[in-house]
Amino acid sequence: MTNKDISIVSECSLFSGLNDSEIKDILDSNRYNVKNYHKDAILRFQGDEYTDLMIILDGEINAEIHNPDGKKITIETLKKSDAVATGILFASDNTLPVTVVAKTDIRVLLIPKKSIISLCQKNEKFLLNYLKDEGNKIIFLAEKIRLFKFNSINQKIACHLLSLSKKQGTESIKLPYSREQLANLFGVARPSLSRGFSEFYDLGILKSEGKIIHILDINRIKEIISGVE
Amino acid sequence: MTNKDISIVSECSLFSGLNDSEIKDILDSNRYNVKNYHKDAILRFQGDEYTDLMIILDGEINAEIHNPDGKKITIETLKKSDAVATGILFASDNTLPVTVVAKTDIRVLLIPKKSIISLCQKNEKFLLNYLKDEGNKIIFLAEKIRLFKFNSINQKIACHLLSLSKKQGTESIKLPYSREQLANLFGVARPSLSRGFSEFYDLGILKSEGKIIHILDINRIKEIISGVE
DNA sequence: TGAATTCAGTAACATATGTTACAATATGCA
DNA sequence: TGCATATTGTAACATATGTTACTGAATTCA
Repeated sequence: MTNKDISIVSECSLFSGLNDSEIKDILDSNRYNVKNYHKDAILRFQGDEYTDLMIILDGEINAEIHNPDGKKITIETLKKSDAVATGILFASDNTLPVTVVAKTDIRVLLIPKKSIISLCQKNEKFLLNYLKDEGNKIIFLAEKIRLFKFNSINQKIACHLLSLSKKQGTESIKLPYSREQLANLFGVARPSLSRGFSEFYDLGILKSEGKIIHILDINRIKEIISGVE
Repeated sequence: MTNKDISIVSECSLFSGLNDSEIKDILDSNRYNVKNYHKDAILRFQGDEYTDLMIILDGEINAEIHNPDGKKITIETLKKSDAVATGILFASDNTLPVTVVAKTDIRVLLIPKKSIISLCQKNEKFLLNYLKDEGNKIIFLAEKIRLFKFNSINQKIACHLLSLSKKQGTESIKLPYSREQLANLFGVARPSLSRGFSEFYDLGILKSEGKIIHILDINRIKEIISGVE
């Protein structure tokens, strides 16, 4: 494993607090594997057994829920240095509830469950990181449920843009994905999402310029999120 | 802590594989607390910090997501010997994503986070149990999302009755809660749920007898679940 | 037992979102 | 550059679910 890769792994939240040489030791003393996949490859199907922890060395993946008639919702996007499905590794039924798809060409590190267990036992920091990661995922999913059940499409748009605006530090937001991908992220139909955006344009709340969305009336955005008619 | 309570705790999945005397030692060597609440008491609000692991010694609680205008969905019901919100204890933001409500009079055991951490380090079985519990919760929530987004009300009914039927080992199912509670569990409006049941009665698929629901045509139930029109 | 309260079914109606299909752009590739 | 493809917006329509309000049945409790 190259130093470059070690430094990618060291950015993974599971290894936070560990320095590069500790990580090198850990990896050297355990079996691991590196694999490559092309864009759009399906790494794992929903229902597949999950036996090796996957850490992304390069590229991006989506965790998606598919239903038989071709609809899908994107649960989350993971990128370089993220660990995939930490929770499933230890569940009673270690079968993936999501399909894992390569959004770009990717390279992943695979570490067998056994090694992860011994790592948890030997290294207190790792253990706490692992528990934290699972806890975060639970909160993330609970929030997702709240968003899905209690927010209208327009509220989802408002909510999402506001958070992107904060993250990017500007009210002219660069959308990092297509409207179709956004629709999947919201779990709604694309034309329905488009309709929502159009309503905002008509009301003078948003202005579209390709992948750039300008927030013209951020107060109205905040009102919409909190349910003001 | 009485022997009775020890044996309740020993039924908790976190302690599986540990015998009563080990559990007694663990509890004796750590600080803990027992608290009582009346039916309908709110034990914790969504947004409250979660600092002590809660284990139910007696009674039942609901974990619910509330929205500002009084709607709610019940995420899960926990009963005697269940641990509450294991994941949140270790999340970066240890703030509850759900409101915890007493369904009946209850008695709970509270164990500080610190003790849980040291327990995870000292006892491998406990650690694996803990990781397993969090993993299970993640799968549970992912399934919940699938159910919410991809299943119609009638599919939810069919799906739920089929699983109750399997659990109870009969096609005459005793519904353990009111229709209103079921509607909250499904995250739908009560009259919409009623409409769904009525359609099944009209089609001769179900028959209602108070809290007992008879499945008259289990094949049709299975078809509906798998999306046959 | 009877009154009060909760629960469940129903109907008419409102509304949000999905569906389909098409046209207009934008994008990428030869 | 220009063609092919993917992306986006739009409109008309279908549909599932929510809302409200009412009734009758069941349950609780005094």
